[in-house]
Amino acid sequence: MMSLETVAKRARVSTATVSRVLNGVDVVKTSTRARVMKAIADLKYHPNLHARSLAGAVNKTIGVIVSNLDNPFFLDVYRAVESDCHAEGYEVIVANTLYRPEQLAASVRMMIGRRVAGLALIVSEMDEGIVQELTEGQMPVVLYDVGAAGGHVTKIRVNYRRGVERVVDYLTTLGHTDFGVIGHHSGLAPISERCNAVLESARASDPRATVRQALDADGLEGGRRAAADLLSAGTLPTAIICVNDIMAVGALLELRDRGLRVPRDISVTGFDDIELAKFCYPALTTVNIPRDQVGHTVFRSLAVGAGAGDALGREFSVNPELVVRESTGPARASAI
Amino acid sequence: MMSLETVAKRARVSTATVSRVLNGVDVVKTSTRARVMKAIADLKYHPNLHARSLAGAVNKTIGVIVSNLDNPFFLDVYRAVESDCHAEGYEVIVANTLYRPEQLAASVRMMIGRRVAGLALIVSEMDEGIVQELTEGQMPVVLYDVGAAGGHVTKIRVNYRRGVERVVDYLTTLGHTDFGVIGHHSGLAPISERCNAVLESARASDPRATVRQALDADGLEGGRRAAADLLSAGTLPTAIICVNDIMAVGALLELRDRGLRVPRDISVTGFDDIELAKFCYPALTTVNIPRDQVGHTVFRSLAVGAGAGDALGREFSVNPELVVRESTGPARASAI
DNA sequence: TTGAAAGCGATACCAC
DNA sequence: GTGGTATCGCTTTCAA
Repeated sequence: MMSLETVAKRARVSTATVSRVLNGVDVVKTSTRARVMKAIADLKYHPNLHARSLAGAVNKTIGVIVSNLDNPFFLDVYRAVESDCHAEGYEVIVANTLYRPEQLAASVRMMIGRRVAGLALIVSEMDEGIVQELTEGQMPVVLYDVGAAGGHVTKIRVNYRRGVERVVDYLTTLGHTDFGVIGHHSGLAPISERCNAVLESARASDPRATVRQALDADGLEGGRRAAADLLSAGTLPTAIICVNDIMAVGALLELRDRGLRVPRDISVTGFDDIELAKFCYPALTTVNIPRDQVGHTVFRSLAVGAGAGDALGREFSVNPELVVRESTGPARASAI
Repeated sequence: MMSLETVAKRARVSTATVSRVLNGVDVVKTSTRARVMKAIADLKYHPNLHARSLAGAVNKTIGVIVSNLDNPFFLDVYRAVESDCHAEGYEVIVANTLYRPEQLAASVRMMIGRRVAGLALIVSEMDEGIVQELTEGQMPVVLYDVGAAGGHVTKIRVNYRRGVERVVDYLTTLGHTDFGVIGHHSGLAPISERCNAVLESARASDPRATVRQALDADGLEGGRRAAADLLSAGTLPTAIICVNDIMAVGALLELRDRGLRVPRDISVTGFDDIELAKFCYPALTTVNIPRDQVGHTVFRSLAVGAGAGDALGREFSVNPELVVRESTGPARASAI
């Protein structure tokens, strides 16, 4: 492989000068610079970034770890970060854990090993040990829905409970009292928080409210199976509240297959407001978490150089909002 | 920051020994190894990966550049690669270009700078100059639908034409002769190949066949607008062939909004067979490109160490297959 | 304006 | 088995 020295020789200058040209240090005489640039072009030389960061250049890459790029929620957050970063000359390196704690650990190790300028953990399978290690460390970190802010760690917390309350209140207004909840296992804090919130909100507005739960794998098929579960029980809920949109769409499919009409026979809600929610049939009533806001906060916390970095160490609260579409309607006596 | 030396001191050994422990070179006495491991744990030491690859350790990371992670096609390919890689201890670093040639160039530079073990370009905005530079270089490369195989470059080519022929043949069988094609601009070779193939196939089966084209941005909204375009013309096509599923779903939405029923009033087909195609309404008749096959080929070409690498330098042809679902039916006289 | 040389943090070869 | 050390490719003083 080629190195600075190869270029230096060809341009008849020292490696120091080539480095200066490469980094835009503008003390270099124009003619020299030209010679160097020509050499670089002729050789198709590409600086070794490993050597560069080893030598102590400011690291302009930030790491983002998400649970699952398939899930548009994570993808959208990632894209917001990426877009901000690229605008300021930062690189992003992303890892997805597929909800597996060991993969989370491996990804964190990799990010630390790569000495990223900052690391954002937007995952649901959060591990206490990792959070602690990160907190005790030095690296700027953004934690999503876990840990505590302060020093070099920013915390972004989403007020799920409020989001769920909005859904339940809205459904209650429509006369619903028999709810089904579709969630997924994996002892993810945010998810079970959503489930519990349904129970409590429902009971708060009507003590006789009924809440049944079905858990399955995350994803379309999981939603489908969970809906099937709910339907196989004796009486039907009048509204099904899903912990995320993907599962909700799965539920929608299952209901359609069984000849139930949404929202006439039964109402369905999602959570997250992914793009699909707008376009599925019927369009999904759901809760929006402003993902670009999350992404921007990540950037502002981690890109300490880029006039940003003011957000580091603070805590941000994100408030979900109800988005009413076509999958919800007035309650009617349970079918069947 | 901490280094090998810090660990070495604490464990009262040389850096060489620490390195041995780290890399599982098993000549180290058990007791020594234990001491070193304890020091590593105590210090929460993480090796600097930049230093490591600079020092010449085998690089176990491969780069994947895709056009758009939003597009499930690219995402699926990426995931297949990622899964294979992780299984063999490789890392993947992904970049997406958002179809922007300059971003492609930047991403390639970054990958080369990072000295990845191999690089896969699965993009539609392919740039001749980049392909050439890569071909002239040394790095193992996989090119998708462009360039030529040989030496250190693997080529994966998709037989789009055949895919399109299958669609057109099928529709012709159903009696369709008036086609609308929805595509997107960006002078992407594979895309225009699909458009042209429609024209030719259609004319081949019936010289009087009619083909109208509408181009818009890639994505749901683009598909929607393109469909609107097609509808605003005088006579309606009896079948709309879309260059990808996302645009097809957009078209479906527009048609529904306009009160047209699919497939009764008009048939619609997609291309790619993303998951959404299965679950949208009506489920989309489309063409499947075996994405995991693409991903596996990438891995087998690039992970030269892992018993793989046998695929490097070869050319692979991928044959799309027709997947008939509910969005297509017999032709009927144009509505309106 | 330019060059020489000291690191940065690992690996790996060569001795002991 | 273990330690010393040249080396990887670059950035960055310090002098010239």
